[in-house]
Amino acid sequence: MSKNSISNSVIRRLPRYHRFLGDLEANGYVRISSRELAEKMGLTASQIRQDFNCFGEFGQQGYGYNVKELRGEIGKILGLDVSTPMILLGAGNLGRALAAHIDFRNRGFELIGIFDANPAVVGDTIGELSVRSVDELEAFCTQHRPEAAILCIPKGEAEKEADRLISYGVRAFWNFTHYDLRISHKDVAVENVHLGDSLTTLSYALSGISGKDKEDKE
Amino acid sequence: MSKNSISNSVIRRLPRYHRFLGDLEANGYVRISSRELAEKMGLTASQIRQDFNCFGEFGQQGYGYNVKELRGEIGKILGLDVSTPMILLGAGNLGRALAAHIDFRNRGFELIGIFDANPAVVGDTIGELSVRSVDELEAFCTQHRPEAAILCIPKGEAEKEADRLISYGVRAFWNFTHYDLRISHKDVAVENVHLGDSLTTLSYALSGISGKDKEDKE
DNA sequence: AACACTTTGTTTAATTCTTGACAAACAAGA
DNA sequence: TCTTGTTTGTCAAGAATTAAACAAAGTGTT
Repeated sequence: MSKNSISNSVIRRLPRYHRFLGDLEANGYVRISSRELAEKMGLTASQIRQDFNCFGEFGQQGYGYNVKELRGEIGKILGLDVSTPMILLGAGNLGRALAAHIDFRNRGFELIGIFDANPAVVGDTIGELSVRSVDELEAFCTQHRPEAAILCIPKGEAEKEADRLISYGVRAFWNFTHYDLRISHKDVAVENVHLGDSLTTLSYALSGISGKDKEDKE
Repeated sequence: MSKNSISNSVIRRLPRYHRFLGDLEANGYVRISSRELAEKMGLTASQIRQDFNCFGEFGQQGYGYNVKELRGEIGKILGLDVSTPMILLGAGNLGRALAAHIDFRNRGFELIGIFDANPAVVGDTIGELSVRSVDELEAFCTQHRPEAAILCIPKGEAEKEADRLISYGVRAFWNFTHYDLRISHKDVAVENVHLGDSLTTLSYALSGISGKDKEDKE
């Protein structure tokens, strides 16, 4: 009941709130008002109050919100108070970048294994992990029980590998494949990331900039 | 007038339509109905018809939509019929991965230069480009006039470098910095990508999966 | 302690987005 | 050519989202 009542639009904003509050905390902020936060984030104060109200009353009239407490609360909603073991499939450019670049710990995950099908990269060290062969995947999953996986593999293998991982007990996919993963299982979470779509959005925004297009008379 | 009338929600869906139509075309589809496309994309047929109608009547009753024609039209809306010169700042893990992984041509851009502040990586070859020193940035921009830039640099430098690039004529930023770039210039487009937020969203989704949480009685 | 000021939580209103419904238009086969 | 079936474009109803408004509660200063 607690979670189901929070609308999707609110959920989509929560990671950003969490991030901003983290920055504020790092900068020594102890309290913040909805008005000031709205200013910083480019939202309305009304929306912020309404959002935070979805999961309890954390503010205090005349004072505002306690940054640390509020951040912790949002973190709990987002499930960041647990650490889910995660593996990476595909140690190509993108896989390596994610393994090195992402702060898994602060996002509720821990990267415990990296796998690749290419024998040439098996054995490479990335961060503190060395790349294993996909042949070891089943044995590894049986032993270490990862619950989440990052997919940085070719488009054509996404569905097959996802199904395999599900059979090994994986429940969440962070999918960077050029393919929209849609799992029939309703107990499996998927986050499809399409960097190409993001760049396309930038193209649209750029094309609308004044002076860019000839037919921008209207 | 043409563009301003398209709502934001529709725009956000356009890149995905474009991608799906590309896949369909590659698979030999010549025509498709809103009903069938809705099925494939997990949307309602009504929404698809309404979306496509925002920018003209491309369908035909009793027939559906011509895949190639529709895709081309959406591409035009998205500005994919031009090729905007783009540079990359930061040749670390993530920068390299993007340079290698993204199909710039089909997203309306062309990557023409890569820059890094670290002398150790200057001279490295990535794809067909070699990494240049940031010292050459101004001269390069004066000569080649890039209009867009990817930022894969440390958080603290994002704002400063963005301002510098704007003064060199850059009008669009694809920002992977852990920082929400907000440009006062209204003639500058920004697409902030926060992979960490995306992973956080997955954490939330996973935490809501049945059997995962103890307190999921309700 | 009293007063002026700030800020929340909540209600209500406005706006935006999505879905359902259906007539008009076309396709395809007899 | 006529008839049946399909599918669009569009309108209108229904949801969902966002913004505005305000009383109640607390702060901080004198």
